[in-house]
Amino acid sequence: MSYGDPTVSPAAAERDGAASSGERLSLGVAARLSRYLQVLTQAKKMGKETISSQELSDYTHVNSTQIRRDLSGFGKFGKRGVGYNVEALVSQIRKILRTAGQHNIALLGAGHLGKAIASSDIFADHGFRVVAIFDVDPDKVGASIGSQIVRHTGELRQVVEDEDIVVGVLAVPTSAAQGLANELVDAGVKIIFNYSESLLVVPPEVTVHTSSPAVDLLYALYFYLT
Amino acid sequence: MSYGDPTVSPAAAERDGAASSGERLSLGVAARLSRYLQVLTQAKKMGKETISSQELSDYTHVNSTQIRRDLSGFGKFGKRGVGYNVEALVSQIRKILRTAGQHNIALLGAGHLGKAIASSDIFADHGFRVVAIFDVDPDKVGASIGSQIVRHTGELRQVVEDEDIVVGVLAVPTSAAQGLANELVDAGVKIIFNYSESLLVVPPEVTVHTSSPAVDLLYALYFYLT
DNA sequence: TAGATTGTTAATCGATTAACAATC
DNA sequence: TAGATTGTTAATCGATTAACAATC
Repeated sequence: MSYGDPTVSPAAAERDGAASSGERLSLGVAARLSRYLQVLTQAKKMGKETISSQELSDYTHVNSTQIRRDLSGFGKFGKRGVGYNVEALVSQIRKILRTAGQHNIALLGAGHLGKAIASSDIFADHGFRVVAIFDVDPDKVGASIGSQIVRHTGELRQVVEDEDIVVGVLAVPTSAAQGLANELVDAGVKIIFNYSESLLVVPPEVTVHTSSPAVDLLYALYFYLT
Repeated sequence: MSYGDPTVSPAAAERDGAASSGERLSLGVAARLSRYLQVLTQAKKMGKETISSQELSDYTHVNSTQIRRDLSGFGKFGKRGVGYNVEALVSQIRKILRTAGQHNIALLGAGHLGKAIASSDIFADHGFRVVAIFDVDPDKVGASIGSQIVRHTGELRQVVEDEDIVVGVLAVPTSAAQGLANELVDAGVKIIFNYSESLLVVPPEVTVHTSSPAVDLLYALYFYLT
């Protein structure tokens, strides 16, 4: 890969720069761009109009040179002496990540965590919409959370198809997670977001992301203790 | 740093290997070890006695060679042809990360998310104990969540001192996050775990980790769409 | 023994950083 | 203009990987 390779020809560099319509981003670049986007989204909410690579660095803990480097690979988005226009940069990064559109999510589990997720706008801010909430507990089925009515997991397959759901979020007890993951896979969902502690086994074409606050905490603690 | 440097002398390699009692781990190694620990902890719960680097790789998405390399830097923990003993490896990694002990957490926010965190054992499994829950809402103060009584945030400073709290978890609305972060900092907390969307401003000696499920989702979606 | 899996080497690749001219 | 900040270079450093002998 020639991204960031100083020996690359200008023509090849331009090809790389146009990665938004061509080559796949490297894992690292995609991860960092996502983080910039989160900060920018929040900065925009707060009414900030421009932001410098140094400010982005303060919030993301990514080196400011690295940030300028990541962005300049796709175009000259900044103004020297001023910084980056927040709103313009948000749409540029969305374009690069091809996540400008809306994506539908199914939320599994209507307990405390499920309710917290459904009522938060942490997903909504990034174009993810919770379009269905499921639970197995008959006491919870039929209740309303926000604008949604909790459905029984038996309806999963049909709803995934009807609502064009691409992501399943597991906010269920560890013991129930694998079974529901299987149902999501059967229904054709390709991305599973796992908030349980279960080690999920899925086919290779399905991506599982397991949320691990305790892991992040261990990591932070190590650098605090040393 | 000589970690992984093939030109290093055997003596220096041994010094590195003993990093658990000497040098600081690199950011990457510490992050990966934390992830291995999470998987191992869960594998142990499921009664698994040994685990191979390949299995660890399947669950963590870290290359199996990388895993063997990370571990062999600290000792010969595995058995050729067999794998690693799960329980032994858990305690080795805990020793390396120096997180063998118990650490006390203050949880701020007794809403859905706060309740979900308090009743989960995702922190408890890694030696983190929620020893106090706070809220500003008078309707919530005095209620009990698990074995804890919700306290008013006015008591924060005193409780942090009395209970030797090192980590503060913010499970509050974005608008309240910065104010409570300030109070945590004033009380002497050095690690803040932020579940709100607020871009927190804190002194340099304080570490903020902002949870960002939507960012992770954007990232997963990019690789799904391309 | 035969099969499996570790520990380790050697080579490559990408990430990181300091520094600074360009320029808003 | 003066100050600030980008875009880019060049150098370094650490991460990643394939391959395989050692050995359980």
